[in-house]
Amino acid sequence: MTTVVNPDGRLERGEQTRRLILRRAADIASVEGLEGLSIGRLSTELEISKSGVFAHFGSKEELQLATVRAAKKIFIDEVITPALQREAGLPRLRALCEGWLGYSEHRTFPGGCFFAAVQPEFSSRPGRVRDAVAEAGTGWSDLIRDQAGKSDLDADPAQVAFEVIAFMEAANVQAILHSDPDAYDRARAAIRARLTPRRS
Amino acid sequence: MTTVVNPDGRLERGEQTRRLILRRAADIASVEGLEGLSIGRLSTELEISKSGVFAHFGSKEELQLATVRAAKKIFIDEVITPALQREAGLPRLRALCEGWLGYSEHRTFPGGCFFAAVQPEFSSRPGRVRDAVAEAGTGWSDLIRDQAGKSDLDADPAQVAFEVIAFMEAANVQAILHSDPDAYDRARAAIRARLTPRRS
DNA sequence: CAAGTAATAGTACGACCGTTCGTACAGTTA
DNA sequence: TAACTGTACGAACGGTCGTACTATTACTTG
Repeated sequence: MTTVVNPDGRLERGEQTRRLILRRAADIASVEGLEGLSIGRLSTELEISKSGVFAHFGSKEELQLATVRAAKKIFIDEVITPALQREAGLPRLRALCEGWLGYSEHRTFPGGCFFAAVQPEFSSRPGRVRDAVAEAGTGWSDLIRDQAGKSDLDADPAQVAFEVIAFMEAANVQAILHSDPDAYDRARAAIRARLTPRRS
Repeated sequence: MTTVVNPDGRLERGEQTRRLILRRAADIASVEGLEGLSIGRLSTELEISKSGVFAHFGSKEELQLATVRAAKKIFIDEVITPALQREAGLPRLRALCEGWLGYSEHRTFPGGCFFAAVQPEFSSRPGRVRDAVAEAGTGWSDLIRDQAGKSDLDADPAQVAFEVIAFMEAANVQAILHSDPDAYDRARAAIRARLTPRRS
């Protein structure tokens, strides 16, 4: 069984290339989708033999699942963890939204948000990959909803979550498809208005 | 040169199967994407030879472009044309939104909105197909914006268009990916609030 | 240094991809 | 009847896909 780290704390060789593969896989999938992601292309770009890449995962589906997990980890590190520094409620909610917009805007993944690219692709396609993608979306949505619930907003938290997530995803696709960075400004304006506390 | 219709007004044989192919192609693409759409699958499902299907278009890219045009036509017939019956401004704008939600909700295309499925797929992928998809999106967005401009709303029409489109697309993906029809209710509530005229 | 194991490379496979070609047949026009 | 056009067919091409094996290298450990 692989133990990921050596006694001295260094990453094992296999784990290192595995991460290399998954980082690239997430980048490719954000552009071409998880189906468009191919083992052959991955091996060519990384200059690793096709069988070498394949051996790490054993099947395409496992590669896709591992890619989703890797992307989720990157998303958490870049968007969620920093926002957790802020106090719960409105400040954290605003930080989550701004973090997300930054994450999309400066292209952590070359195709914009990994999940925005992959959710529509698998929305009508049963299977484990779809379930993993959907679950990631639920987690994000729940986090937003919970913070909305701790804010002083005169609206159903689930409704608030639906709306701000809608703004963010719309900005992502608009900015990329139409090369229109102004979409982020529109999203920011919409979110600011939506996250203004009730006038007391 | 093909003339599409016979002297007596009937469709030519080729045009008839061409339409059959494109209708099915749009259905498939709404689920699998325009890249996932394959000539082989199309020919199997329609029980037409692969070369027979291919001959109608000459290339995969042309098939994709024709599919986008066909989907656009269906979209116009189902969403836009009915709304044009209503007077310009807020009534037409509301009718467009409600028409769109119905079109997504009762699955005119099995994968939900054709364009919502296909826009993310091509957003980071240059080429003629991407341009056609983007142009369709622009047309829809412009239509919404123009009607918002003719309404008595205290906001930039482009901003209103951004927001209501965001709600609709979010409802579409949420409803399908999470099998959650309540998403349409959230979108309706959000749109209703957004399209309430300024209190004078 | 030797043994053993983990990681990568090499090779081959069957399936499907988009595409090309030659052909068959129906319907129209001359 | 003869020529031509539109339409669809079947077979085959080179290429890529995911996957299955075996061989070879690199590293760890005794």
